[in-house]
Amino acid sequence: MTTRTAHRARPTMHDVALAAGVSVKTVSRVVNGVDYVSAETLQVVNAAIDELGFRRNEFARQLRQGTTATIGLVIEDIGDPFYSVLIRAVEDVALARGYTLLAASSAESAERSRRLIESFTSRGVDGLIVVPASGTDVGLLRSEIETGCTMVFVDRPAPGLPADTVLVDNRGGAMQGAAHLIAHGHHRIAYFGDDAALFTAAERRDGFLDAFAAAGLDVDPALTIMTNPHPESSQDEVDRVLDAAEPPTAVMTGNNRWSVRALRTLRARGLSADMAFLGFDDFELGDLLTPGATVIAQDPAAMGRTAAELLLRRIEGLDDGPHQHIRLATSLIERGSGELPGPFATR
Amino acid sequence: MTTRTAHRARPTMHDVALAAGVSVKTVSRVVNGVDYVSAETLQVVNAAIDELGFRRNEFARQLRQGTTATIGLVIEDIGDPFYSVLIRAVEDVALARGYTLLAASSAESAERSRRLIESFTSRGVDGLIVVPASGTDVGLLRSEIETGCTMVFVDRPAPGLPADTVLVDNRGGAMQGAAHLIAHGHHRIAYFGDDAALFTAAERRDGFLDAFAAAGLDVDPALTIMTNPHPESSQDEVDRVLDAAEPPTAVMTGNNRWSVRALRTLRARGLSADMAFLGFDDFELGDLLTPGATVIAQDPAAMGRTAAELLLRRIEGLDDGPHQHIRLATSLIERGSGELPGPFATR
DNA sequence: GTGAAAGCGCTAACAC
DNA sequence: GTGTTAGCGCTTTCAC
Repeated sequence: MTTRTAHRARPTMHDVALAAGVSVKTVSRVVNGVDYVSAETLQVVNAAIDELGFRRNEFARQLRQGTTATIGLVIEDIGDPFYSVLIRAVEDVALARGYTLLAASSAESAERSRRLIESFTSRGVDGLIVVPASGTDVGLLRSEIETGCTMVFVDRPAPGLPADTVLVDNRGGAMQGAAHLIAHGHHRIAYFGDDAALFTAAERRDGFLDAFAAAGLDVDPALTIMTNPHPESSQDEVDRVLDAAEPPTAVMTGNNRWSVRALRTLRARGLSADMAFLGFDDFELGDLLTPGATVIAQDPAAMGRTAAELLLRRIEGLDDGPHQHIRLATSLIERGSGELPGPFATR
Repeated sequence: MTTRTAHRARPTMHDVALAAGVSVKTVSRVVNGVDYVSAETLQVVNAAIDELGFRRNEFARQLRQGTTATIGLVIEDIGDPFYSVLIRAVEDVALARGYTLLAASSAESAERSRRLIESFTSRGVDGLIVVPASGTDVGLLRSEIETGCTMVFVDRPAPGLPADTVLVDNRGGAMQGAAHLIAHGHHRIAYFGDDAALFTAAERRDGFLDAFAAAGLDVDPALTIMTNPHPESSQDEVDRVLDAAEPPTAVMTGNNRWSVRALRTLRARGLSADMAFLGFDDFELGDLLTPGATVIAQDPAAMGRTAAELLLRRIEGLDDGPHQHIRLATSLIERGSGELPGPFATR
């Protein structure tokens, strides 16, 4: 049997006023804690509020006041640990400053991204933190900025738009990583990165190339794969790289999803202890693998915090200086896999 | 130098109507795609909309219509992979059905949880999916349910409240896990779980005890720790358990944060290949450890999907049957660590 | 210290 | 096909 509760309608200020025998305005004063209200009235009104379970209707307030104290965040995938940590950092900053955060995943779909941005702006967000997807409609972003929605772009830039950006030193970090492998004697390094159309993927690959150039070495393009790590379809390509006539002695990856995939493949081939490995972006338990996974670590929490603080300062008018383009540093964490001599070293 | 864009105010339907030379109502018709509008008028209005960058004000619409097509989700920590996957599943269901999702972390704070729930309900969410924190105000939840906010509780129940719940078979899963270790010859098993005040933590510990009872074995309470895995402060306790006069031959954990902590400790002690390990809740890369981590896996995506579908069916009146209390099954994944004979086995 | 009236931007109801 | 009026629940303005 169902035990359906009788639903009384959500009470309004009008209901509270009626119950307390005062005017709507007085209830408003009590709810907002402004102006003076006699102790007695306060008591009566508060009793009525508790009694009825009154909760102020935010729409009505925001409609009238025109302010929402809300910011939006559009990232690629909440389920990705990199982004989930970033979100949590944004959330903490927002909540501490009294803002509500609306967060959603674009799922790498330009269409879904557009829907989310429209949904957020039509909900009157004061500002938006966006990880622009490759197909994101720049015109839409520009239009929203022009109609007063402050924006901060994270992880990837939105060229030409008047907004702050918070990026990672992808190129420098990747160069440092590749140089580390080269310094350990690796001249043939497989590189598995995401689709080169992605800003971060391209930057990291460039950093990889920089290291070879700096060392005066040639890169074998046959050892590089630039594609989305999700589909298992590219396993053929991975196998082809590892089975090359002159195979790589090390593997470097451009993001943590590729890292997981590459490590699984090495493991399946029994190469974990031989093939050197270095991944861009840290991942939990990287330290517990055998050997530990050497990585170029980003700091997603710092990215989120930085972006949120920048955005709120803009929104609150505390900062009206030129737009900032911040590059956060990466750090090399040596855990063993990147320090291996490779399968063909003389041991 | 700053390049501040001139901000024109966000245009309203009134502005569009003026620009197009029609009435506000006609603009409304075009925006909502209802009723017939002449092709010519449609053209003119749409042109004005694009020209001005008009975006319908959701507050006003929702205020008038009384419906929001929004649901809220209050979990503990977006940064926790278990929850982030759950969120993503809820998000996908919500978006597919045309709902906007508001998601936020309670950060295990009853106060923050209360703020979030009030914030969501005062934004008129049609329903709420909640992972109730230990200190969550049941009175508040009841009051919100009574005023028409449909709720579904996930991961932990909210006893006595008229709502659906989606839980995991914590006790059965933990019992299966412990029985698995016992079957591999372990009679002294350390158990590291979260604070027993947490519903899931208590259920899993009970399942652990069940397995011992079923096997006719005694449990040494000195080998059990029930506390939040976060603070490094309890490392003393962990060490004491592992250094007991008669030490455990296996370690079982009650959640993935304890798993990580326990595995780090075993690794630091050089025990990874000797001490059997079994964790409740799977984690990424568990398969890549040496040996692979044997776990009792939950399916957070299924939990999120199930909860979201239940909630939307209620909201849309497709289901007005009795409240359901769903228990999702767990699955034992053998990867090696749970099948070790333990450090004192004769080899 | 408290109340009455107007209006935020939109849509429901009903004219025309 | 299109326009007019009223009102959602709240805050602002101004009167008492």
